[in-house]
Amino acid sequence: MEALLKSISQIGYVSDGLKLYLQQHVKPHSLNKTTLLLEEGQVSNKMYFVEAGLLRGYYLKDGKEVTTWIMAEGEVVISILSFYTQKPSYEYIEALEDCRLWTMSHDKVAQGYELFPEFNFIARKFTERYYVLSEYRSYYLRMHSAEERFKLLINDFPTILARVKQKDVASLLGISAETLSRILAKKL
Amino acid sequence: MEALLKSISQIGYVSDGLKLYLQQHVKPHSLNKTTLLLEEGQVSNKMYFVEAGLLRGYYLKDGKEVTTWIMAEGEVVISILSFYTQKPSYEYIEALEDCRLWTMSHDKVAQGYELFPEFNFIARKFTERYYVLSEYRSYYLRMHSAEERFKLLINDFPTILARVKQKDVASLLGISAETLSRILAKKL
DNA sequence: CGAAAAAAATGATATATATCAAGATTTTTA
DNA sequence: TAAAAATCTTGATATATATCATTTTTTTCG
Repeated sequence: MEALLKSISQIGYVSDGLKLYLQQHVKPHSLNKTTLLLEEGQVSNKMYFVEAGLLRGYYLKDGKEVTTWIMAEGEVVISILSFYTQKPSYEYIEALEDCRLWTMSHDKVAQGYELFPEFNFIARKFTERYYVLSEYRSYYLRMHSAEERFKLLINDFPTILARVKQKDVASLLGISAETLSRILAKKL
Repeated sequence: MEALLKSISQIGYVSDGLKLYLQQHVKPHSLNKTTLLLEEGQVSNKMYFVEAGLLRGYYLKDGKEVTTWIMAEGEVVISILSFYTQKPSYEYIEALEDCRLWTMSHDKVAQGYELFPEFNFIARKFTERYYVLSEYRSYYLRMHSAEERFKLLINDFPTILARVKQKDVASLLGISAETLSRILAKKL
């Protein structure tokens, strides 16, 4: 919980009231590798802070998994579309490693916004940060070749190949597993 | 200005102070078709509300324009990456029609957040809405064929082909102008 | 631990879409 | 309003990457 509070107070002022509110409503949540945190059709009604572990978001396209993000410790994880709209998700969220998470319900988050104006400041900053990240990813996916995208990913997350299956990395890059295998073969 | 204030107060509570602040710092800005509102290398330091007209955002890839969004009246326009990070943009923003805009500087927006806590509530909501929109676009771009993407676009924005050059629509869909021309030829 | 399952590598082939080219149409502008 | 520029159309061809198939390697789990 300390990691979360620290991460939050680096963004903006946290009143004692908000701190107490968070301590009351943020709950620990552990889950094992391969467990699904969210499935297609469910409404994502929880926000997660990753204290330890690794998660991925993916959709099914013609029965095949398409990974769209991978988040590690220190990050906040939600299903953007489902959490913000409170409509059923078409995204799955899966633990790629055993995870130690902190979670807060959508209701409690919303109530926090009403009770503590400064929580909106912090959430705005957070949302902007993730929005920027997401835009940057889209931009990169669109403007660069498979190989360049791979290089950027390795730069941003050097240990990804050690922690994530190659086929999921390929999917995240928007390419087939075979294509990534060939890119890697070339490097040697 | 009324359209903007109305749009804002539909999202959340606007105090008299905030209203006055907006009236003081939101300035009208007109620009003609083909004018650039932002160029690569510049820092995007203004937020725009579109009262009338149409704008597009694009990048240059190997000297060619890649359109990533098109926004019409009622929408808020910024260069996500440059505005939020206050770093030089690699995006261009161009008026596709004569436009009547309302604009507020990054500084005044930031000051507004400090002075009026409720402004954060509104901005958070706005950011979430655009983030969702952007995610949905990425999702659709990734999960569907060129033709399906075209159908969705026409559904969301039926008059787009009347208002936007076909090559820009093609670019927005992530396909070549020739491919869109062929999709259209099939429909008849 | 060892069998079964999953993932990765690698070669052959297929395919959606890009690129190139050249003429027809529309828009711009002097 | 006519000439020039830009856009759109249509056909031929090229290409990056997907898909399919097979073998090798790694991981899982009873």
